[in-house]
Amino acid sequence: MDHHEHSRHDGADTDGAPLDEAFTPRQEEVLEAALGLLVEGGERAITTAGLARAANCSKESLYKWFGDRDGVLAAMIAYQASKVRVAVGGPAAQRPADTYRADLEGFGVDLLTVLSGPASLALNRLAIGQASREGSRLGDLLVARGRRAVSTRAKALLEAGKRAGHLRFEDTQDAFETLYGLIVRDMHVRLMLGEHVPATHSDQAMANHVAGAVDQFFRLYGADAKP
Amino acid sequence: MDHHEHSRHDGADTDGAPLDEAFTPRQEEVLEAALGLLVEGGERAITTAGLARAANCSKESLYKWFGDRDGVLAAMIAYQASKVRVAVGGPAAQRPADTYRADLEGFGVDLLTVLSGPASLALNRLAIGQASREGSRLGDLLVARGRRAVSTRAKALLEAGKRAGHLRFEDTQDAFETLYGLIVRDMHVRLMLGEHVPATHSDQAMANHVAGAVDQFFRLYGADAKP
DNA sequence: TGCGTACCGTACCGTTCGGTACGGTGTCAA
DNA sequence: TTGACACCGTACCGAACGGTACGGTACGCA
Repeated sequence: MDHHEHSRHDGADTDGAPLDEAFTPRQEEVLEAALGLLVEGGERAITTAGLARAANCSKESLYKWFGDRDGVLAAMIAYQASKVRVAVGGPAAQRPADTYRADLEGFGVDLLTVLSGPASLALNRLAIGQASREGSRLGDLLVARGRRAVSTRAKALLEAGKRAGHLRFEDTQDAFETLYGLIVRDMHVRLMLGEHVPATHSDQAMANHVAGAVDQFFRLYGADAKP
Repeated sequence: MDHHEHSRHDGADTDGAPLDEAFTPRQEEVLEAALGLLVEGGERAITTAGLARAANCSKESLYKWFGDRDGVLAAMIAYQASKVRVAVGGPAAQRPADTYRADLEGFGVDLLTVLSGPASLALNRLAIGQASREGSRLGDLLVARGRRAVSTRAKALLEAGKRAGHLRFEDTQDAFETLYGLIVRDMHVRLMLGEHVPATHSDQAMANHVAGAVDQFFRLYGADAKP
């Protein structure tokens, strides 16, 4: 069925991904077109005929490659997640306090940038819209593929800061979720609802907000914080 | 099916709601049935024929009352929001520190309870799924109807705490959003994606989490916090 | 008694969409 | 040249859905 012979495996994928069905270049083109349709018109814009027309392929090929329409949606999420295979943190070397703070702020800006991106918003809207349907694992797929990446990167960053003496905490997961809450607040939901969120519009506003959030985070988890 | 008594215009609605189309008891029954369909099967379960069958009404009446299918969806959000017309905070009397802290925790528990409720999740999923369609104001409707209530209640609570000397902050909106982030984190999104979130399952777990979040909030905005 | 109103249940129509089938084209290998 | 293969474009089908129309029924009112 899936002959992944000429899939040039970019990036070191050594952490044993669960179901890594590599897509052929042609399939990636089709999925890219599907992403475009989704971003522009939402889930209802992803019709088999419309996608075939937009991608210059036949409906027969769609069903051969992805099984059915739900397979196309799942493949879109898997494909998009494979694109965001970010470098999972640096070597976590010892860094002075101010540069480590900049690292945290960089993570926060990256996080907000990803979350407010049109593709991410469209995929999240898709998965949430499908979450009610029983037997739909798009939500799990999205959280497994997308969130895991940012989570591992952030937790590595936090533990590096702990080892370097910049931070003090017991539960890494708890510290990460607090940082997430301080940075994102309810912006993600409001963005998905279509609202304008000023703090995500300009890089300047985003940097200002993240700086404040990281400041609060240090007051809660800094090495010189109260127990 | 529970037809709670037709309480038209309960609560003092003095803040000039934009479009407050009161529904007749029969219409509320239909909207209640629509809510049930939505919670169980998502947006696709709301078909005109299916709703008419579930509510024992005719399609003709649906179109007479709500205009078209989108009108039904909008009416569902307006109706649900009208049900959650919570008492907008107490008299904000001077309260000692420990009881004020309990007030904040009560707000947090209420917030998490509402957000994790099946009806709220279904409505939010609906609004988010429709947010991509141009000219759909369901998201605005939801945020205007639902979020405004919790926001005003929380901000009144925060300013009361400030006047009582328990809190110190400049920007009320900013303080509220920080509190929201500390309490909710990314649970709302994860719940909407269909994930299991332990902190929302038992009242005990919820209370524990909220207590920790309020603790963090006091360390950031308490009267004895650093500048 | 008759009439208007509001409503229910059903039948109907046009459209859209998921999914399948078929003919035609380019390519590679023997 | 011949065949196998992968693919495109189009046509087609059945089902589901939004929306409309019509007949029938209960109730209030003059």
